Parts: sequence; C-alpha cells; structure tokens
Amino acid sequence: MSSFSITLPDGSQKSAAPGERPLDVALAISPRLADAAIVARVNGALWDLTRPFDGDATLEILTAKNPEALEVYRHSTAHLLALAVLELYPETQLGIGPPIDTGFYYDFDRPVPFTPGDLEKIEAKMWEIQARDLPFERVLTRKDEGLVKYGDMWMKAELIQERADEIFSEYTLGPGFIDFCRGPHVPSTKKLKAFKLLSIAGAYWKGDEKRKQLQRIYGTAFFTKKEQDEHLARIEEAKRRDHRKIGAELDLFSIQELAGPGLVFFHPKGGIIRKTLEDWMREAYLQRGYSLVYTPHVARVDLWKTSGHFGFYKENMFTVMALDDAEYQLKPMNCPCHILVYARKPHSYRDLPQRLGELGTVYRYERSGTMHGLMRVRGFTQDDAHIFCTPEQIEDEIVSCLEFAQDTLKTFGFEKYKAEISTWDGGASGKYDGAPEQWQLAENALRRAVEKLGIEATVVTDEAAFYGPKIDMKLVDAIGRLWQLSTVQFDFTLPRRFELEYIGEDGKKHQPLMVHRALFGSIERFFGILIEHYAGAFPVWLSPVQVAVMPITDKQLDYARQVAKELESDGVRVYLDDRNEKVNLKIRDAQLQKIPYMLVCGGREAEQGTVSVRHRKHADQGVKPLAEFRDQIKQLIATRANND
RNA sequence: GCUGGCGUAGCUCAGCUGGUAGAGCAUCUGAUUUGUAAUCAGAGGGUCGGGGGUUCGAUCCCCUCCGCCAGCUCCA
Repeated sequence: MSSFSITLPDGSQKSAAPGERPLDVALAISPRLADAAIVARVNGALWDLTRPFDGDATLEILTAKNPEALEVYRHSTAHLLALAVLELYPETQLGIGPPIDTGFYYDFDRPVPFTPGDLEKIEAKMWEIQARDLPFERVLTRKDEGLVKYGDMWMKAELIQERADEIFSEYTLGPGFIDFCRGPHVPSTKKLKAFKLLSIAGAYWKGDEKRKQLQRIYGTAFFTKKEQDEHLARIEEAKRRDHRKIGAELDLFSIQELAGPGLVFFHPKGGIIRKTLEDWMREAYLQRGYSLVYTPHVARVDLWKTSGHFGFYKENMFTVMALDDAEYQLKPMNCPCHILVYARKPHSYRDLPQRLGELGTVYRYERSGTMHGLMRVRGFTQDDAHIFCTPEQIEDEIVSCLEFAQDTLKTFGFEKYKAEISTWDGGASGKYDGAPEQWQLAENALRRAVEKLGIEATVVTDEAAFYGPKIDMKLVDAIGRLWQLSTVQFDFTLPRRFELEYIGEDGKKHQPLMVHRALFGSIERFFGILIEHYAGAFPVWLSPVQVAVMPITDKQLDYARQVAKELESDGVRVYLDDRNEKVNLKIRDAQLQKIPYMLVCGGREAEQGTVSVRHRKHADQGVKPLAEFRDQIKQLIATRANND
C-alpha cells in the first residue's frame, strides 16, 4: 500500500506509511514537539496521538497552548479518577465523566456514599496509577456486542443504547478498565501532571431530578502544578471575598432564621449603600426620560391569571392568601402592575414611548436548597422598567437601554462585560409565543442596536424566553468571574393578554411593543456582586463610613469633633472614634472596616488646623490642612471616583 | 425539593470513648492619656439550633423538625 500524504498547518507535506500515527509525525518534526503534544487534529477533528492515519490528512499537533488540548487532558484525568475508584471500590457503577471549565467530574453510582476521607484515598490511588504510565487505548466495538458487554452496567448500557453508532469507540486504561467514550485522550497517564480532587456532591443522572441521584466527584487539572496552584489561589481569593462573610464582618446585612430564609435585612451600613444605589438609579431614570411609578406588593389572583403567571409561574409564587373579598398573591414580577398603569387610559402614538420604571419588590418561592446569600433570595427588589413603544421607535429604545446599561456598569467600576443575544428556534418547537414577524423585528432591533454601539455580542439560538428574544449583559468582576446582570427583553405575550393598544397616526388601534429591562438585575444581588468585586473596600462614594476621625488623646477631642462636624456639613459620612484607646487600635479597627480615610488628630494638628491623613490602601499620606482634605474628598464623592 | 456535611456565648473556635460547658475577640466597669494595624485588669454573658426518645444521667447515642454549607435541579 502506498503511503499517505500528511499536510501540516504551515502547508508543508510529509508522507506517512500506513500504521503511522500523529505521534510519529510529531516525533519526526522534533522530539520536543512529541513530548509537548497532548492530542492531534486530523482533518479538522480531534484524534488520539496514537491513532493511526487512515488516509491522506491535514494534521495539527495540539500542545498545552491550545484550549481544546486542556479539555482532552481533563477528560483523560476523569478516566484516571474512574479507574482509581474502580480499583478501590469495584462495586461502583460508572456514569459520565466530562471536562468542565475548571477541571472535570465523574458521576458514580455506589450504595455507600463517598466521604471526604475517601477523596484522599482516591487521589492517592490516582497518583499511584499515574506513575504506572498506563496507555489510553482506543478500541472499536460493535453496538450489539457492547450492549452485552456492558449489560450489568446500567448507565453505560443506557448511553450505548441511545448514543452509540453501529461501531463505537471505547477507551481502555490498563488491563482492567474500559469505558464507552468518544475520546480522544492523551497517550498515557504519565502526561497527567497536575490534578487534585476537590469535592463530592449529589447529581442527578442526566440532570433529571426524577432519575437516580449519583455521587459526583469534582476535581481540577492543569498542565502544570503552577497553573493549578494559581487556580486554587483564585478559589481561595473568591472565598476571601465571599459577600456573606464580608457582609457579616462589615455589618452590612443579615438573613435571620426567625424571619425565614431568603429574606434580607439591610443593616444601617448596608442600608446607606443601598440608598446610594437606589438614588443613583432613580436619578438616572428621570434623566433618561423614564417615569417613576410605585405599585403594590400584593394583588388579586385574577391579575396573575390574566398575566398568565398563575399558570406558568405558579411553582415560583408564594401561595394564595384568602381574604374576605378575594384571593391575593404576592407579586413575583412587576410587569403586570406596570401594564395596569399603562392601560389605565387610551394612548396616542404621540404619547409613546412610555417608559415606566420602578424599584419594584417581588417575592418568589425559591426551593429550599437554592438560596445563596444575597445572590438568590425569596424577596428582592428589581430596578425594573417597561417600555411601551411603536415598532418605529424600538431600535432607538434598545440602543438607549444598552447605553444606560453601559453607564451603570462603568459607574460601579466594571470595565469589562460580555453581551449575549438570545433568540428563538425559528418556531420549530412551538414552545415560543408570538408571531414570526414580531420575532424577526425584535431580533433585528437587538442586532442593529449592538452594532450601532460597537458592542460585541454572541448570538445564542433557542435560549430566548418563551415570550420574546433578549439581550443580556454579563459583567466581569475584579477576579475575572462572570455575572449575569443587565437584561433587555421583548415581551410579545403580555401586551396580547392585556389587550394593550395605542391609536396610531392612521386613527386605528395598534398593539404596542413592550420591552422589559433591568440593569442591576436585583438590588440585593447587585449589592452582593459589588461586595465581592471590591472585596468590601467600596469606593469612597459608596463607603458607608467615608472618614474615621481619631483623636490621639481626649485633649484633642474637641478639635476632632469640630473636624467631624465640618466634614458632616458637607455630607461626608464620618465616624468619630472617641474611644479611650490608642491610635493603633483605632487604625486597626478602621482598616478592618475598610474605611477609606482615617484622620489622626493629635496636638500638632489641633494647633495648626490640619489633619494627618491615612488611606486604607496607601497608608500614611502626611499632614494636610483640613480644608484641603475636605475639597479632595468632596471631589471624590461628587465624581463617584472608582480610584481614591 | 434531592445527596452529603454541619449547627457549642455577638464572632472565631476548644470540649478524650455519655457524668449538667471553656478560650480569644467583642460587650460592660475601672486604670492608663497614648502618634499610624491589638494597653492592662476585673465583670457579665450559653435551656450546647427546636422538640421527642434511650439512660440513674445526654452538648455527646437514636428519631424528627428548623437552619447553614457544597453540589444537583431551577434562576434576578
């Protein structure tokens, strides 16, 4: 048989005899490349380095530099985990073991749950196997044979039944392990140099809560120990910034058992921050042509029946309260209330757009295991607005919503974000409401708006809400995490259900377009994100206490009072630390409370009308006249500076 | 809701195989008058998450409820 022609990415060609593998080609190019190789790309698809060519091909050798290689590497580590578990606990049944963003997991079915101690044993076993340098080998099997072979492994058998082709691939790892798997994998366990098991958790088979719950072991894996250590350090950093921890340390908020889970109490210090957020948002509403409305927290069930929430959202609503005149329910969304405000009277096209905004508090029944600090709660306040407009106006409205969102992100110190347009499936499934023309119009408006603003947006098909397409802004925080925040979404359903209309230029009735938008998302969640973003060290304008004034002895108490009073008269939030304590302690406490500025007032300062300024981050800033400091801090507050 | 772990003073935690609880910080009182991350001393404070059971006796063992944590499912 003649040899195959292998084309490399640079266009050069090599010939390969039948039976030769990508690894051989890599070796021929350079031993170092062969050593660095993780996986190959052959004719555009990922291949094992040790899988022989079956014809002419294009070949790319992937190394640690390629993100796809990392996925393969982690997938192989998952197999290593499965083998370790089987060697230690042979009765275990295997589910699936894919790579994920930060590592991998493997799902197991085992009568006895794993314990944290088992995790250590399993990891030790993994290293032991790694040292054996076992090869990952691809084996082809016929489906009917496979079903017999995996007959006593219920999950694998189910997967083969559903997914396998007539001939499918399996991967062995040493003599005792074989797994139904598409692959590819690294050549051998020796390639796996940095991994660590992290946690055990329950997970439903195929993500279906009606199916059996399995035990999932999570792990992380990187090409080098260094990268892995950096990743583990990031996890530690995230823990350090946890808003629940900082919220307690800085006395910002609490959730109280007596009142119930998912219900947030803002303490004085959290309250002042919330007020600052709310004031900014309300002011922005008015500046941008929104009207402020206020609507009730409860309404008759009839309203929720008309809106449809009583049907499709019932699971998430607090149960019905029966009063003597009718049944009532807490509002889970503001939309129906804003619609009632719109629908109170006929509208001319001249009145449009109507932008009705509210900081609207809603209550949703979240299942007990799903609450998380401020991020997921049962009662929360949305910065919610609904825009009612004509088709001609829609594009401008979307553009200004997105500008508003950008301004919000920037104001609160988020430089980076990602945008995502979610569209429907073209009507294929029938699960989406609204006419195709409406979807078309809306999607075009979203696309043109992001284009106009030069925002890069990815489009995801079949991810829209059933009532309309949307665009979401996800922010990137100080340590690179992504948070879903602002959302701008169309709603084709509610205007129809409530029979909304306006009188057009032609004197006829038309249905207005309705856009729902929230920029903070929820004030509680946004507050939580802010806490983590700044790690509690809020910029001056948001800090609950902006300045701590600390007299050195009680001889300077009068002067310190005067300093505090002058700053307060400018609206600065001041804490006068008049405790009979040493400055060292006062500074320590102020630092721990992350108060931006500390003003030490001793005898010299009192005499000269100065203050000794200390910044929480830049430490001692030297002595300044009080007036100078006042101007400085007033400037920082007025400009909502993010750096101080 | 599910799986697993956990629940001891306001906070962080100790308490050997069951014999009715202890430290540091915080709080209060007193002393000290202090110069850029913890001055010293004394005092008060807990029905050991709630309820039930086993036992002569339960913070410890069992049951049940509540809550928290990590995931799953869902989601602003």
